[in-house]
Amino acid sequence: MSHTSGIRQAQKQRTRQALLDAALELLEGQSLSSLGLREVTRAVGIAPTAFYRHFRSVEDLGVALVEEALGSLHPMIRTTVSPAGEGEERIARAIELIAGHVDAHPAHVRFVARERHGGVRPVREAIQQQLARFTAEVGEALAGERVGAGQLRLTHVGRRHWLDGTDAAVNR
Amino acid sequence: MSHTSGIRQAQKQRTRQALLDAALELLEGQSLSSLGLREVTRAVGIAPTAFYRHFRSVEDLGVALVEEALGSLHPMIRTTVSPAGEGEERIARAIELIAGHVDAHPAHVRFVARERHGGVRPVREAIQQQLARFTAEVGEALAGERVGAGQLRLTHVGRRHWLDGTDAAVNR
DNA sequence: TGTACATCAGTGAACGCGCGTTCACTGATGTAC
DNA sequence: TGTACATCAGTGAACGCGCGTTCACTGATGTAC
Repeated sequence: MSHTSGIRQAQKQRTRQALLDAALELLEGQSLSSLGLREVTRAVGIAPTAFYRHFRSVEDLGVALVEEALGSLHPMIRTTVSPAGEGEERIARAIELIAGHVDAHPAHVRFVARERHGGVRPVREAIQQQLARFTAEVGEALAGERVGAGQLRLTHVGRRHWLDGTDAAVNR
Repeated sequence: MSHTSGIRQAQKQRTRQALLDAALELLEGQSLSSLGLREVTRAVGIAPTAFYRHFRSVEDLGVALVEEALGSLHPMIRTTVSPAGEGEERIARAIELIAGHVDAHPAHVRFVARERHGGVRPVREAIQQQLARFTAEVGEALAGERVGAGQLRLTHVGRRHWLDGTDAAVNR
């Protein structure tokens, strides 16, 4: 492990980020299954072969984009939904948090919404996994306390899911 | 122009429809820009070259799919929204009509929603054109009569658009 | 600090492959008499 | 109804091209002494 400069590491990190950024932009107008490796490297300005220094494949890059799109939400969700407060208000806070995320990162959200039912299995699975984590985390955070009058119940509230059009169920 | 049998025409029509159906199914998991001509003909069971007897390109097939997805709505809209009746109720009828269409043809709707902002220009433009026609038709149908207390006004009602997430404005 | 060796992000040639597209063809269907 | 010719949906070989991927390489950065 390096302890000092890391110029090389920093440059590598920058190139990797450039690949992710270029891919995300190219994905505004197409699905991951039609995104070419050469297309991405061309946009970044490196040789096609250099791609493999950062990702094993375009699918792998897709999985990294899923992490980039949804990964940061986990700690935010936990700190937002955990603190005490009236139940309804905590849910409102969580929804506001997600709405803010959607507004701040529209391209990422569009990518996830598209690829959630897209043709690339590893990416689909990565998204499923992230969403399952959210479900588990919110459930744990809310289940961590007893509500005065009774116990928590999983209730259908008729809200539309923020990623597609399917109905969602939330703890209330 | 043939007047009797038309066996040949009927068979051609069936093959064309098979291409459209196969394409639509393949498009459930990918965007049009990644759909291959050979992929479609393989699914139908004909030689790749036969594709050109029906469409000039995959883009052309995409435009045909747009027509298939939205074309039938025009006469339905006109007959639904035109008859007299209380304003609110006519709008409710129109919304119900569209909801029924969405339920009846989910794959077509998903295709249109996806390709509306997809990477294939002619398809994007075909969709835009269809939607513009809807706007014009509904506008004409409603403007065709004077409402008692005043005149029609284009008002924002905060509804979410049925195809994506953008706000829509309707006449009420 | 200087020197000698190790690491490794990025390169460029080369490959095999499936793609879209063309072309001359075949044989069932359609038409004229 | 036959017969002779026209049409045309579907075929299969062939093409040029860009793709993903491999490989040995280069030279800047990192490390040991």
